[in-house]
Order: sequence, then structure tokens, then C-alpha cells
Amino acid sequence: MSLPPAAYDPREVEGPILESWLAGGWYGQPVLEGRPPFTVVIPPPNVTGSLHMGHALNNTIQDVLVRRARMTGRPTRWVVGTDHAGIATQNKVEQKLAAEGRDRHEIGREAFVEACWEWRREHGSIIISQLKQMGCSCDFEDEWFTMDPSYQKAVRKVFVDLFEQGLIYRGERIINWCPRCTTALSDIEIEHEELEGRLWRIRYPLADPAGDVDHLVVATTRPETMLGDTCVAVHPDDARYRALIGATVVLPLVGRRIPVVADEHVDPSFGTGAVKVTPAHDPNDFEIGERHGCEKVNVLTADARVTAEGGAYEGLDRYEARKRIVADLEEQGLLVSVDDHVHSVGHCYRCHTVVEPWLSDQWFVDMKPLAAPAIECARDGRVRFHPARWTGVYYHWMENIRDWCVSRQLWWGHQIPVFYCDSCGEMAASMEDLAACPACGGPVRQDPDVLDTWFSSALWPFATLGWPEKTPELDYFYPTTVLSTARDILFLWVARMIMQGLKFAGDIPYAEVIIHPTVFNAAGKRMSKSLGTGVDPLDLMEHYGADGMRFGLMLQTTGSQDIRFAEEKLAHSRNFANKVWNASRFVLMSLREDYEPGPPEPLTVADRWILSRLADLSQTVDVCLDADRAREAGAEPFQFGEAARALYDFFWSEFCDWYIELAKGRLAEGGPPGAAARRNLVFVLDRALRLLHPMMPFVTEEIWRRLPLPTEDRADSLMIAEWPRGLAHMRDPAAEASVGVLQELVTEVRAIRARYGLSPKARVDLVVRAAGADAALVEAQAHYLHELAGVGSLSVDPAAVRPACSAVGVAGSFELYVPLEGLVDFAAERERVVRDLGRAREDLERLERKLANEGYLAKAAAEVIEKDRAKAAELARAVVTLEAQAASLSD
RNA sequence: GGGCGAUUAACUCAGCGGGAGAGUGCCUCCCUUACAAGGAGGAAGUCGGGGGUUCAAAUCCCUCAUCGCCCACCA
Repeated sequence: MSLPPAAYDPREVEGPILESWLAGGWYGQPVLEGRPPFTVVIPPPNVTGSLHMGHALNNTIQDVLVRRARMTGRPTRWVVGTDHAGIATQNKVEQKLAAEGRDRHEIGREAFVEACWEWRREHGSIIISQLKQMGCSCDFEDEWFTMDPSYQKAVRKVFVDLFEQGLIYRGERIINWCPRCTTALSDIEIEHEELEGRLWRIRYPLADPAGDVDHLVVATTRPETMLGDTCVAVHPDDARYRALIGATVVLPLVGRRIPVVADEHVDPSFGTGAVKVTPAHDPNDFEIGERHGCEKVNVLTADARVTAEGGAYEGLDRYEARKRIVADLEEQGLLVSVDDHVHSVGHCYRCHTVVEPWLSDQWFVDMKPLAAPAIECARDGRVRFHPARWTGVYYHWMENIRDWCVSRQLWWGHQIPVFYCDSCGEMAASMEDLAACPACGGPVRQDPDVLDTWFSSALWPFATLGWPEKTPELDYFYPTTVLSTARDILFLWVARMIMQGLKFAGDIPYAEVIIHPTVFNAAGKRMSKSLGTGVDPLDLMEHYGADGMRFGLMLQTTGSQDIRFAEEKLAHSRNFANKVWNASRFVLMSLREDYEPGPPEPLTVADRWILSRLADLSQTVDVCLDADRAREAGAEPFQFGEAARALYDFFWSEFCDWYIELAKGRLAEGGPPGAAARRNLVFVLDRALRLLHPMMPFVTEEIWRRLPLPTEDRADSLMIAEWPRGLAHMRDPAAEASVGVLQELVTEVRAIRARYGLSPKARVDLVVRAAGADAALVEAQAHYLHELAGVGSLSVDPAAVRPACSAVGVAGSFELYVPLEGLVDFAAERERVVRDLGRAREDLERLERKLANEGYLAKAAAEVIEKDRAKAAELARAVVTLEAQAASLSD
């Protein structure tokens, strides 16, 4: 066998591994009755999208869970696909047309929709291939799109059922209107931003002056809407205006005579206490208008220009109209004052244009009946959020839910399956397209609007398993196991999936919801392609490997709200992959021709120690990644960062830095000790690779194949090898304690060597003062001290005194001396010893005070007290030792 | 207006009732036949301020400050 390269090169390795995985048929697994499935649905990325850091993080999380579950033997299904993304896609295609000098109205609806499909064919697979590149083990054989024919059927069925049950209705309401996208938006598609605006105070003259009162003053942040004012409202108890209730004012610039009405909604303390009411352009004003029977005058067109109702201002853009109106009012002496005023302004979440509250006919879903069971399933614990604090956010939204405006004035999307008859006025929702009116047989036309994209994505967990058909997959894989997603779509998507799942699939869509941190850039800004503040995951994979990126992300995934991502953070993950590669290379190269696979042989304390540490690691990883195991252990589930850290520390610090180094001597010796060391190296490495695989699939798979360890279980791929279990019996606290002592001794001797700049080849003698069992413990480790600390002769003596010309050290409760003829800087040694002595005395005093405290002795846990006593005893010995050393050095 | 989160070593962040940790960076030494993308050693923090609970607080409670996010019919 040729020697594998010393450096792991992801660029060379990942491609072929990926090919073999895709060809292997392991990604999506079939129904296997009798075994619990593990199902995840991917949050479907927009077809227009390409991989960003949020996807990289979220899909790493999902893949870690899916890969682990697959190894435990659960049939796994990770449903993948893309979202048609109504507005986003329509905007892209419109931009493309614009670049060609055309627009959608010119080519017509049919051709436009075809252009969208064309876009999808060209761009839709980009993000899917990027997921593959990351190593995501989705079921790519079963890729979904939210506009697939069967998916369209599911969407239509949900609409028709809701319609027939009276849960969908059409109505004229104030909705959020994006004048650039020219469509309605739901409330949660609006992004509010605090902006510095103005508060204008405007004089409205009374039609019939009463005494010396000939006007009142209203305050507004949007003066242009005055064109549509149909009354002025004051609070009924406001003494300033009581006499004016019922009076008539003449609307400036327009001349319309409008009443002054009394309404409880008015806050007398804001502005002037008198509100101009524009029922067609403000939700509150709409309500007031309804209560007082006021006219609704729409003064803005779909693209936010003034309508004919605006008289002289007709055709002006809303902001131009504002300027002109303010100027005209000022000229007429009706502008009382202008003040700065900070208020929050809604923007379109797709194009960031300021939205207009606008009166129009739209379709709404009655949400309260759907919300009730969705609240219930979280209350009774069937659905759990992680971190748990999101549960409260979810309740708050659900309990204050408002009806959902689901119609969009777009062409790309699921067209609303409602047919209107112009002859008899019939309105019918239908699963099949209607050619004639079911009531009168007259001609019908279909509603031209499409449904909110989120209406269809809400069905994702069951529509992708075949619903409304009763498929075996739906029966087996639904409800899904875990959903992992970003917090910004908790309401837009997650909450609605829960409502629709309960309503239509008859069960919750998933039991566990992971709300992962948001990825920000190093400056703490949201990563955004358009702003150029993002990091491209593809570049990261190029430089650090898919494993480096994945592991780096996992290390940073803690319970915190966000991740400030800086590229440098990935370097040590890439190095870690290389470390794993080299450790494996070492273990494999140390094996002999005659190696026979078999169970581990815990021959020495070092063997027992590493096996114990491995058992601990296995437990930690399971508790961090498996919700059931976490609950058994009373721990918070889904601790990706903690699992990654445990893997990293175990592999690098414990396995590489200590165990391999401890084993080297025996490997060179050969014989039964060497054979045992090989068995243990193979066993521990094998299990560690399995535990690492979900987070670092490529390097571990490459090792599995290229450096095949001779173990019993040799699956074709590490991906389907067995997940380690049943290691708990290897726990060995005594071995862990012994190796702890050894580590302290070695570290202390190394520190002495470093202090005096001894060459790595130079041997030193070591004198340790210890008695009884302690002495035996140290003596038993003579050869390790030899190998790891360059100790030549070791002498353990209960009455040892400092040899002349020796450096001194303390390791735990051991006092040790290293004779260094002619080398020792006594002044420096003394200074160090005195410093250590000071610290030890302080620590000891603090502990003694604590141990003398009656409250502490009465109330603290027995094991805590025991631990402190042991610690105090050790410190007391250290103080004695250091005092003696200090004294001996002062001669 | 309501709510949530953050504030720990120069930087980025873990830890969240009983010994202040990691990575990066920095200093010293070492190319020791797994790995220089490495090894060994080291310096570095009154855990944002102030109260409180407790035998014991970075960790729980209150409060203040700063930063970030979410929700809300803030004319």
C-alpha cells in the first residue's frame, strides 16, 4: 500500500466521495414498518436563491441529525425541494424582461408564467447542487417543487376545503400594498423601520364659525392623504372640542365638507387631539369611518399616484404630492407647524419599498379557529421549541393572530381556484376548472390572483409526502421528527405549518422545532448578498473543505441568538480535519500484517483511561444530538456546539496528545503489550470516526475507505455503519484519576525542561517525594515519564530531600526535583516558588475559611464538602512542599 | 409601548449555583520517522455597574447602562 499523503486535501477528496454517496442509494430510505422513522423536511429555499451562510448552518444542523439517525438504524427521509417564491421569482423574471426592454403586460400572463418556468429550469437546481456539495444527505431522488402538479392539487384542496368550511372569505379591507410589486402583502410580510419623519399641523376651517372659533387643527404624518379625508375625529370627552362635535369643516385644497365626529379611539394627548380621518388609507381611520358611516375615498392608484379624486394633484407620485400639498397649504396660511417626529414605517419584505395601507378586495383566511389547536399542541408538549424561549414568542403571536390576507396580485403562483359568474353573481371554489356557472350555466371567469407563497409552503411537510393521497410514505414518515429553521420565518412558515398540519394532515407536522442562531458578519451586520456583507459558503468550502465549514459552524452553534461569523474561525476546523486524517494515518501505519480484528484490550491504565473517556464522549454526543437522550439526562436537547467541542477535545487533546503518545512506546516494543495497544487504537479511532461522521462526513468517509481500519463491522460506507452504543461499561473513574496524576507529573517535568531550555533529546533525572500507594502509582508510570517527559532515572522516595543543584516542582500532591548540574537559576526558581506559595496559601486560606463555616457544613452537598476537603488537604501538602523548597532555595 | 437576547483574556466566544475556560493572536523552545494545517511550555480576565437571595453567585432575583432583535392600529 502506498503511503497516504501527510496533508488532507478536501478538494481532491470531496468530489469522488460525493459521487459515490449519490450513487449509493443510501440518502433516502424506504418505509420499513416496525422501525421508528426519522423524517426531516428541508425549509425549501427559493428557486431564485443560492446558498448563503444561513442555509449552510441550517442544513449542516439537519444533516448532522439525519446522518446520526441513519447510523442508529432508523429509516431516514430528508425531504428536499425548492419554493416557487411568488414575489421573489416574479421580480427576477421581470428584471430579466426589463433588461430586454420588455415588461410582463406586453407579453401577457401565459407567456410570463412560461418565462418563470424557464427561469426555474435554468436556476432551480443551483442551490440543490450546492446542498449536495456540502454533503447534505437529502433524498435527492425525490425532489419537490411547490408548483409540482401534485403539490398544486394539495394547495387547491386546502383552499377549497377552507372555502367550503367558511374559513376563507373575500372582503374589502385595508391591506398592506406594495406599490412597486403592485400586490397586497400580509401583515407579517411588512418590515417596520423607525424613520425620522415629520408631524404636520394643519388648519381645517369650520364651515360655520361658532363664535370666535373658526377652525380646528389636525396633526398628520402623511399630509397627502388629506385628499381622501372624509371626517375629523376627536375624543368625546375632550373639553377642547366638545362644542365642535357634529360641526362641519371644509377640507382645504379639496373643498369637501366633512363632519367632526366623536370617537373613543382618539388619543387627546397626541398631536392636537383632532385626527383627520382617511378611511381608504389607514386601518384605524377605516375603523373610525365604519363606525360613523363615512365615505371611503381612494386617492392613490396601485403604483401610488394620486387618483382623479385628488383633483389638481392627479397623477403625482405620493411623495411629490406630499411636497406640493404642504407647499400649497403653507401658501394658503393653513400650515400651522412642522415638527420632527420619529415613527415606524412599513416596508415591503421583498423590495423594501414603503408600503401603503390601501383599501382593496382581497381573500382572507379566518385564523382563530386554526390557531386554537396550534396553541394547544405546544401547551401540551406535543410540539417543543428549542431554545424553549421561542415558545412564548409563538404563543404571543398565535393568541393575537389576525386574519391572513392570502391573495396576491401576481401571475406567478397558485391561481386562486374561485370562479365568478357575471350573469348570476355566483362564486364557487372548485378542484376542477369550471367552464360554466354551476348555478346558471353562464360563462365564468377564474379569479386572476394567486395565493401567497406561504400559503403553499405551509403544506410542505405533508404535501411532499403525497397528501391528499393516502400514500404509505405519508402514513409512515408523517409527522416528521425535527424541523430546523431560522427565527425570521417562525410566523411566516413554522406557525402556519403547525396550523395546516393539524387541520389537514390530522397531526402536528413535527415534534421538535429548532430555531437556530442567525449568522451575522464580523461587524455584527446581517449577511446580505446585495449589501456585499455576506460570506459565500462555496468560497469557505473551497478554502477549508466542506468538513471545515460544517464543523466550524457547529462549534459556533450554541443557545445564543446569533453568530458573528468571521472566516478565521474556520481555520482550526480545517486543521482538525487534517488532525483526524493524520491520526488515522498513524494508527493504520502502526498496524502489522498479522493484525486480527477484535475487541479492545484494556491492559494498562492508559488503555482503561482512553476507553473511559470514549464512553464519556459517546454519552455526551448522544445527549447533545438526540432529544430523547437529552430528556433522559435532564439536559437541553440539540447542543451542537457542545457536541462539537466534546468531539474536538476528545480527539485532539485526549486521543492524539495523550493516548497516541502513551501508546508509542508499546507499539515499538511489540509483543502482547504492543498488540493490545493496536487493538485499542483501532477500537477508539473507529468509534471516534463514527461519532465524528455526522459533522465531518467527508474526511471520515475518506478514512473509512482509504485507510480501512480492520474492524468487525465494515459497511460499504461509514454513512451506514453502526452508531456507537453500549460503551458505558467502560467508564473507569480510577483510571481517569491515575492518568490525571500522570498528566500533572509529565506537564510539570516538561515545564522544568522548558524553563531551562533542555534539548528534547537530553534526559533528566527525576526525584519524586511520595509514599505508599502514591509511590506505587508514580513508579508504575516510569516508562511513560521516560517517553513523554524525557525522564532518565526515576527515584521515588517518601523522605526525598532536594538534591543539590536541582529545579523544583509540584504536581498535585507530589513534590518533585530535577537535578540540573550547573544549569539552575536559583534566584528565578525561588521567585517562582515563592509566587506559587503565595497563591497556594491564598487558596488554602479561602478553602479553610469555607470549611470552617457552619452554614456551609450544614447545607452544602456532602460530595461538595468532600471534594473541598480533599482539595484543602492537597493544598496543605503543596504549601508545606513549597515552603520547604523556598527554604532550600534561599541558601 | 410590550417582550426577548447579549455584555467573561487583545479578538471571537463557551461555561449559567460550589476549582475562571477554548480557539485565534502574543512570548519562548522544538522540522522528536502521524500531523509545522504540528508538538512542548508561558504571559494574559476585580466574568458591564450597583443592589439582593444563598453557607456559596460569572452562574438565580432586582435595578441601571450600552448594543442587537422581535412584536404593537406611535394620527
